[in-house]
Amino acid sequence: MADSDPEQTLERKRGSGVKLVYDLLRDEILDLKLAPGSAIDEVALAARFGMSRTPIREALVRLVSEGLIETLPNRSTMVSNIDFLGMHAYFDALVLMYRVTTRLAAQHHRPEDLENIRAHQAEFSDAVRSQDALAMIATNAAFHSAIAAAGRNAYYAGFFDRLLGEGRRMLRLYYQSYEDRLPNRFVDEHEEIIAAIAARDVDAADRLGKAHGEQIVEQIGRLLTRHERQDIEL
Amino acid sequence: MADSDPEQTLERKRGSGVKLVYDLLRDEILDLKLAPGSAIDEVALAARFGMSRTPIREALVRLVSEGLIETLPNRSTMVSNIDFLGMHAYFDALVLMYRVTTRLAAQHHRPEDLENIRAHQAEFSDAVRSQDALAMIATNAAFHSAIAAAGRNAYYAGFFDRLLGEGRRMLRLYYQSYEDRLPNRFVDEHEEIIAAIAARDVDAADRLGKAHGEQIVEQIGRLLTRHERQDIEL
DNA sequence: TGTATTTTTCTTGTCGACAAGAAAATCAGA
DNA sequence: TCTGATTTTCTTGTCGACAAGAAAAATACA
Repeated sequence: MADSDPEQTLERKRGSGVKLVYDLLRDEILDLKLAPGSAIDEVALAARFGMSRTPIREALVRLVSEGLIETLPNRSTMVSNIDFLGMHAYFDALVLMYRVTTRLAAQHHRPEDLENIRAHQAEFSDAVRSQDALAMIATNAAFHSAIAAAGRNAYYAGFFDRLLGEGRRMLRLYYQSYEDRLPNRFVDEHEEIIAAIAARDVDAADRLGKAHGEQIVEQIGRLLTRHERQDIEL
Repeated sequence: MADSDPEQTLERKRGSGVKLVYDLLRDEILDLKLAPGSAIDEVALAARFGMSRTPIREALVRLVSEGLIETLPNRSTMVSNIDFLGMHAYFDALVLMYRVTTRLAAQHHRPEDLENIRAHQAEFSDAVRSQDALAMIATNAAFHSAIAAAGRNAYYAGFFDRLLGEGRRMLRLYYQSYEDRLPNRFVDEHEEIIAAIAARDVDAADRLGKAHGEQIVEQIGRLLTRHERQDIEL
């Protein structure tokens, strides 16, 4: 299936291969195009991208260090499974980072940050309108990432990006289960958050960030309990 | 200098090379044995460890993804500089994580966690007694990492470990400047934290974690302002 | 037929070599 | 002597090939 699609027969610039593979694999993993647990074959990837195994391997090492794929020594490498048991911990961290980054954005944002945030919100809104689930998820993450960037704390921003990435897989699961129908509510909540940031209202930003996070948590939580009833018994 | 010291002439198990190089380089960077900004030569490392450049390269990729080294494309790779300008953001994140992890440990710790934490505290205390600055720094980080582990939130724990790692370099700078004299106070504060965790006193844990963090921040802050007066003018 | 053992196959980990890109060194011209 | 172009050198990025480890397949034996 992959050999019929040589990703890029064009000449690539020296050093660009790793980034290309990394970005693409990362997106495919986060969009659930590569299912959790599915095997990753280095030689197949090398053939698909028309390059040797060395740059492929470096991209895989990066993905491993981000926890997106796992390797059994001397054996297989596969897409990491979503950690359902650690989900509670994940939501805790996510909500806290929603709060912290939104707060900081209200404090430290500059005019150009607001433009950037609004641009991402526009993209998100477009994605919602056109019912493009994958775009919705990606642009939503980008929106919140832009807020974190406006908060001017690289440590929080990096951590938050990581959480958002992991969350993209869960959100994908969520939307899939609802046949890609959309919660329009998110768009409105985003607007409120932007308003609070623009007004430099730290308390409102904190409160809205918390509410937004908890709302998502609650929705995904509903999905999971439903799934657990159907699939597994704990 | 390096070629006189072939790190390991023994046979290594297949797959162990990367971890060996990674662990050693990481420690050398965090202990400031490799100065920030100093160049890293792949072939020299390959010679030093008696292996080819491939596993060296994978270790370097991991270190890059952790932000400990940086690479200029097609040119040099070097140890990352300590981000003094972003220090304020760092301290914010560190104090918050001190609070959160200590809180969670008070809530969720199990008996074996306490044993583990106390063991690390004993090591830290030994290091303080024997005036071993490097050991103090490493065992201090391990102590707090153990607390985070007891909090049962892998996301916080991972983030915190990363912050503690970055902090090891600053602490090293700090102790160096005081000729490795020690703040005995840390030992006592650690004991208080342990007591609060053992008593499952969440509020006390939060407060002590915050105070402990801010105390360290203040000390390092003093060091930096002193340095800034001496070295650079901003 | 079922189980233990050997053989094969397949994937990963490592290696040595080569090519490209950039800096340093050399050289030419004024 | 200084400046600009050219050559050399040095480091990194990529490649193809080989070896080791483990699973799967095949074989032998009861």
